[in-house]
Amino acid sequence: MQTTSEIYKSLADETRLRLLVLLQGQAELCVCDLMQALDMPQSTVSRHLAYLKKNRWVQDRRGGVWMYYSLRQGLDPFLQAQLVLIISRLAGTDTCRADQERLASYLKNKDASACG
Amino acid sequence: MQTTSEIYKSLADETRLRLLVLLQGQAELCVCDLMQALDMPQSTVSRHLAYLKKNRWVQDRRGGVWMYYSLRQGLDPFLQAQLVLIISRLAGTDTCRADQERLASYLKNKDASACG
DNA sequence: TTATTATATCCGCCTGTACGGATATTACAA
DNA sequence: TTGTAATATCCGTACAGGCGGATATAATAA
Repeated sequence: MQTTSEIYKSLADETRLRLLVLLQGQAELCVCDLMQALDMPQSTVSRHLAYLKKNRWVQDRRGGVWMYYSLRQGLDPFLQAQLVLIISRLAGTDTCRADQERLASYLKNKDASACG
Repeated sequence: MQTTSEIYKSLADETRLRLLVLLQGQAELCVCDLMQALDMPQSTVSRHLAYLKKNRWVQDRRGGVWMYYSLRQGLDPFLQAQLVLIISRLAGTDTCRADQERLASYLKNKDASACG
């Protein structure tokens, strides 16, 4: 059981907020997708995903070599309410728009090379 | 203009959450009231109040020697939404209940000695 | 097996911030 | 003025957690 301040700590980092916004728009994404979208090193992205998982924001699923992350099914109501607020506040932001664009262009190439 | 992660940082501390819950129930409280309610040293309480003020959660008003703190008028909609979630999640908590009781008993004595 | 790819974790470094006693500031009363 | 009470700020200490390169682990292909 997480305390309220722990939940808020899990949101008190811009990178994690960007990850949540990215995951909200897609069914599943693997770490390499998210690295490209955020333009950040693998260890940084992986660490933040582990943090989000520990705080019950996301779930993961192994698919071969890839780890697919997605928003957790049956999100705690408090977390769900936070997510709504985050999306409505950040989704239109320059930063998040840029994230989405990098993601989209990466996914396009990935599909083209039959790698997903 | 505060970033979203800055707002979440301002909530990522149990003491500050307790302060918000206390202030929500009362029109105005001074630092010594809040010290008693939280049972914490003056410097700690004052520092957290300054943090909350910097992040636009509270306003203060000098009344003689006392500084009266209250929730800010015209709270930013995002902060207002957070406050609603915080109250509904914490107001019934053992910790917050105890805070309220310490506050109530302190205010009673204070009134009795005609000090407020 | 061995090599390769994707990911997780380790590590040292560094910044932010919590703590609370001590001190400075402010307002008022004598 | 001087003293006192309320509050803000300073200060040294401690710790959480961010960073990202390096390394370990896991799965697959050769």
